[in-house]
Amino acid sequence: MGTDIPTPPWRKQRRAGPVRQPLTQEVIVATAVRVLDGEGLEAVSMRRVAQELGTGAASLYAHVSGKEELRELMLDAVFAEVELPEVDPSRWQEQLKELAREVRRVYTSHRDIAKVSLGLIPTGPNLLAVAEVQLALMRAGGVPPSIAGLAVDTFGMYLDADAIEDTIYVGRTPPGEDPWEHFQERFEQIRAFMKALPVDRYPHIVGMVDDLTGGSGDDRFEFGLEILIRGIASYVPDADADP
Amino acid sequence: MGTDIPTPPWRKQRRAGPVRQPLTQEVIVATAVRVLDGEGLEAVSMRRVAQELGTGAASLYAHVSGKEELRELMLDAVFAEVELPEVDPSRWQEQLKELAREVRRVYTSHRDIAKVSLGLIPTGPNLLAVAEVQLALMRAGGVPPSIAGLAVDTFGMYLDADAIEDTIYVGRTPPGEDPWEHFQERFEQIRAFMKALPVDRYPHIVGMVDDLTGGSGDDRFEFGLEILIRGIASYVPDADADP
DNA sequence: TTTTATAGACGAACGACGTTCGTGTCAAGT
DNA sequence: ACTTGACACGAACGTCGTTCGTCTATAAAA
Repeated sequence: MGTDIPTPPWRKQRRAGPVRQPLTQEVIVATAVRVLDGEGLEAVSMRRVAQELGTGAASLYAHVSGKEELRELMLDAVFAEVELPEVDPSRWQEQLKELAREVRRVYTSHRDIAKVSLGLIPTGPNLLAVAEVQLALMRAGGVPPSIAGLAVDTFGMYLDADAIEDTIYVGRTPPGEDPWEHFQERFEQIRAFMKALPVDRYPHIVGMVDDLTGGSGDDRFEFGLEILIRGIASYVPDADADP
Repeated sequence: MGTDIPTPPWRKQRRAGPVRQPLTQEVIVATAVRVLDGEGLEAVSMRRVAQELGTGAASLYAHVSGKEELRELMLDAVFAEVELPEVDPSRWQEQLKELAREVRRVYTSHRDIAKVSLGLIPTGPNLLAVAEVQLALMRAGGVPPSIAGLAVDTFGMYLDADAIEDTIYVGRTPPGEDPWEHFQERFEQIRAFMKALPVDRYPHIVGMVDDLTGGSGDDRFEFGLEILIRGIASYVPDADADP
């Protein structure tokens, strides 16, 4: 072996701390989701994720092509939490509804992740799995293929849009404030604003403020869901749409 | 009058060019919409708009509170182009559809402006005007107030989501390339990708690639629109939903 | 008319962003 | 023992939204 001299002091220490867990795509995505849950989608920047990992932003680019890809990977990772049902043809409509509620549950438990989904053709394995079950359910219920093909699209659009709508003011709550309180405050402002509108120009809006602001998020979701399923079911040949 | 001496040369010229049109909120919003139409929503930055106006970004803040407000103002300005129908109670369903198509026309003629709308409670005069007509039509058709209140929300969500979905790849076309060509190319990639999927895991998707990618944007829109209107109409008491 | 007040325009600067480049370092292959 | 290649990472570039202090041109007051 060579002479065992001490490392020259001008050759600076290789590392301050111990070597972190080796960077992989999985830990990057998992960390990004953690930041998402804690601070919202806007806060998920390359730098922020890297910081959480104790490294620099540039290090991420070896495992992820960029921010866009990271966001898609986050979406797919989140969709892994969606519990998929065993297809029971006799309950296809109810199962479709349950699946929708399940997706909504996962969406709303991850802040504004739904923003990533809208305007994105699903390619991740978990996203595809959900689409697969949707198609299976509709085909089992006798929905024609062409209709089912359109319906998955519409279905996804609805889920995305609803989840985004749900997170409007939650996402904009200033840090440190109670999101629910902030939401209620804003909501009351909107009500007051609408009531103060000129009655001659907006008679229906002014007269229906309570109806417009009445329903909770769940009511709105169930309303649209009901309409959607009924509409899809109405395309099943030789069967009554509504019981 | 004072002595007509020439301006001292050390007092530098007040202005290089002639005085621009005085900055107002209107011209700022109009300019922003122009940038939107030409380069997409992403390109609409404070600096970019200011540059177009021949000034600096800071100058805009005297007329607009920030980027968020500018985007809302842009949305409302665009909605001014929506032509509103005279309410004819006997044709309320058809008129609701026509209104939806009209909104879609305006949306798609302004790139990805729809992204601004989703997750935003409408407060601008033109946005409210559209909501007002929607409510008027539904009430004229006998839709109960509580249902109509929910439906405007769902209706808006649908229009927003559809418009966004429409502009996925158009918005991401690299500058200088033909958007349509780029779209077709991407579309073919997706088809090939889906066909190459493992059949045992995604049997329906693989078997229905043509159905999933078959419908045009217009088909998808009309499909969802039909379902939506039918669903709303089904809540009209003492009347058959479908003729 | 002269002075003062004020609204608005604007350059510079701050901090944060996504991404690229060049360099450094370690471990496996030869 | 030497080479090679993958990857970590600091620094830098150009962009973003927004704020600050200053300056000017006009309107109001004297």
